[in-house]
Amino acid sequence: MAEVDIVQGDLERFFAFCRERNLKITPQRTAIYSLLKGCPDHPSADYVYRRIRKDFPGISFETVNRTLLTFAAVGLIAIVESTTGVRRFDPDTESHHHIHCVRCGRIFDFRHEGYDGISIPENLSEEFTVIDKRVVLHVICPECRNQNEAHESSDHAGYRMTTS
Amino acid sequence: MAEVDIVQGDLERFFAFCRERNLKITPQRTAIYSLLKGCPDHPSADYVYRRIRKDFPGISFETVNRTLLTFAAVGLIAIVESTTGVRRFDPDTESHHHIHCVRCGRIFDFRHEGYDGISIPENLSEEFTVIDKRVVLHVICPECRNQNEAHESSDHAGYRMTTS
DNA sequence: ATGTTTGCAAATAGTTTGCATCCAG
DNA sequence: CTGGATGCAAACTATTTGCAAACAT
Repeated sequence: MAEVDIVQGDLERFFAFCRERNLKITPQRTAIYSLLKGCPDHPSADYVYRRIRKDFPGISFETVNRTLLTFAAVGLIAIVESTTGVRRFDPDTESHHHIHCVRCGRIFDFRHEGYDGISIPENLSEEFTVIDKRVVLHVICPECRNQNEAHESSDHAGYRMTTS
Repeated sequence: MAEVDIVQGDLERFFAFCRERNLKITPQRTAIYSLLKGCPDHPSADYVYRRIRKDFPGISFETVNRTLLTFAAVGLIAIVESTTGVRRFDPDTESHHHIHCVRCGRIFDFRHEGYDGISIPENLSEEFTVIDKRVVLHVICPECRNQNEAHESSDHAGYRMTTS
């Protein structure tokens, strides 16, 4: 019976966010936020759902997924880049850096001298086998900033949110 | 009729890779590699498929997808992180850095003073609206290095390859 | 010749939507 | 009360697999 073990300040931040954005504070939302706060590994919607059912059997996957997207849309949580799911492929295996458009999903390469010198902290390179390293910038690209339409070459872009 | 406009050296690298890894050189594989080499935005399998059909109507999606995974498995191309598809959520909206295990898909946070000072190149911050920046390390985590089994808390981890 | 690759069909996996009901404010 | 949130069912989108035929070597 994993208890809600997040600190009080986190819950208050959650309540404040909800009030501010006119999101109703429901048991489901509270449970989802609390669970996520206690997860170190940036889980997927599916994983949150499977975990949360243990303490909250009635919840539906749709609620979990919509809630996470809503939270992300108001900035309460972030959506982070991952390498599973819809994969993207890069023919350039040399080291370089990436710009992600969070709206259309396209990823652009860039090179920048200032970033090439970054070295991996020693304690990390002992624990993990490091394959690659890069700087990732999350942006809104010019096309997406101008048009509110996704760019032609994007594939089924970003996420929709529940709130308007 | 988009021509195969990749440079000769790229094709030779491709042939060499195939020979080295005992991958047969087929028209499909050549076309897929050539297309990818000419794509600046790290397309998804679906996008590669839709594009390549224009010049190679007979090809199937399955071949495209398997081929890309095979290429990635032998290191000819890379799978890069993205924010679409199976999304991962992060309750920590403060700036920090990420470690991706490319095998189990889990993502860990880390903080490192040396990375916090990185600044965004001026020409980029003019063109793009930068929302976030971080260093991303691609690794094999200790659990995955030891066990050849995916870790319990991973959700449907990495990709399978065609070759053994 | 022969073992790999391909394409089909179908299964599996993950996400989103419409709508009626429910509940927080 | 009332509008936003939830849960269900079903649609949708994306990925993977088994297998027989086709092909590269």
